Amino acid sequence: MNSQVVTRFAPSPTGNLHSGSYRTAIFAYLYARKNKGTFVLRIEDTDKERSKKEYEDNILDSLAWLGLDHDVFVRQTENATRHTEVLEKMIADGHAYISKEAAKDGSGIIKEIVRFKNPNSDVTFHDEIKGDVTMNTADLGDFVIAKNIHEPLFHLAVVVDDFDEGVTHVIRGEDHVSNTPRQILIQRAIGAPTPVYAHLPLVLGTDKQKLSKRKGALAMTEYRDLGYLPQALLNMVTMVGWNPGTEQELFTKEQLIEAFDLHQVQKSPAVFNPEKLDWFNREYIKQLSHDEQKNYIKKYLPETITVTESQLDVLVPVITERMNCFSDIVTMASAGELNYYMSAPEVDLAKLSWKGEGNDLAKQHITEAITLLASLSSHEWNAESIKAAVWAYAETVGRGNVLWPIRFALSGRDKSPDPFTLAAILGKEETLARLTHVCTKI
RNA sequence: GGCUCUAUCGUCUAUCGGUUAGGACACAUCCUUCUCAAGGAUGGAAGCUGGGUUCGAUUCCCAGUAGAGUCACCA
Repeated sequence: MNSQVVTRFAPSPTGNLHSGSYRTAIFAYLYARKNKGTFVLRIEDTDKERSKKEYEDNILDSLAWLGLDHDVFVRQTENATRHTEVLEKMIADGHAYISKEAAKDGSGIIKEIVRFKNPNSDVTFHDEIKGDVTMNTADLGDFVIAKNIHEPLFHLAVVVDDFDEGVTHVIRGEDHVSNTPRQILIQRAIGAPTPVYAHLPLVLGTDKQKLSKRKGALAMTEYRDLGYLPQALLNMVTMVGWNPGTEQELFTKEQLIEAFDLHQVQKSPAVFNPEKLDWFNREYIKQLSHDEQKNYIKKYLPETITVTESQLDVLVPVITERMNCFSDIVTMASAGELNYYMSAPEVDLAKLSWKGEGNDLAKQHITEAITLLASLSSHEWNAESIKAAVWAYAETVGRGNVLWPIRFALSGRDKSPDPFTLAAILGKEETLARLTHVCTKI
């Protein structure tokens, strides 16, 4: 009786996909893949007022970008005929009835809503994560299952669709626990089997509240636009509320599928830590090839920053090493941290010498460096040989005494990459020009 | 408020009753070619409280407290 596993991710297209719903999708996905089962993506669009195509597109785009491929795609409204059929059968069987009531919007219109005939019993179900949960359904009353015979509501539609799609495992957020008993009641009424339930603890924001758009939860597409890598998001979000029981932190999607186990899912809600995401992202940026990093950088580099291809090649590791996500380039650029690669900086002569040694000495060191560097031919102008050229001198008179003035003369900044890298990016001519210019100003 | 669930470093977590309570992020200090970054090393940092059960509880049970979720003609 070990039938094929079918899981589903059933978002309503009433908002963008954020990390909370994304985590639900991941777990349902991983469980299906791990068990060689089927992963159904079902868009729950029965609420015509709130459902929007743009949100459905956002969910689809996000899932595709993040690599969660589905085997079956369905929109809930496509099953309307079947829902009506079930509703009619339930009424005929005495499990539901039509009730003429005034609309709740105060318009005074009398509507024919469908109510479920509640047997008012205790319902106990087993949850793979929470264990056994028992709830009394009496206080639910005869709850509404359809706005009218043609417009089913959530509880009815979910039960019918899960049944029809052969869903064996319902893996969803903890906010659905209290919905489960009434859905089980409907299952019993229509003769549908009860699937295995697994209710995931919620993902909370830094304020320890449930993630929501209002509280600043970012959509997955926003993370994408900020220059986060999908593999970082997958890894990070999976580790919120789940762990493999080992000390491994970095997982590919395949490793996640292999290692995933519903029983290692945490019971308590977890706070989403953006700093850890940054760490994951940095790890995955490091794993990118030079060309991949370069392409990302090109995408985010403001047009005001103009550098040649070969300059960019040297710049790629310098920049990637200093960022959490690729949009940090924009921040760096607007902070002026990229300007000195393109044009000579204003150099504050008061800060030119190392540890207040004085500009006379600084000038002496720079002059010596100019002589040493001038002897390098253009084709051996790279960070290694530049370093080799000045190193011996710097060793004899003090590294900082020589290196700081050179770096400062080239960048005009307290903080920057090392002088050798800087000189390599700037080229021989520009480097010597900047050094000479500073000397003349002293 | 009713109902349901939860409770280990600031955060994510490990621990199948006996551990110097481990790891990761973040943080601090030091080292590594001047600054920054990266890298390395070291360090500080936790069992909510009170009762039980037990030779022994972070671990099992109960209560309290705290937090979360949910109480729609939304999903």
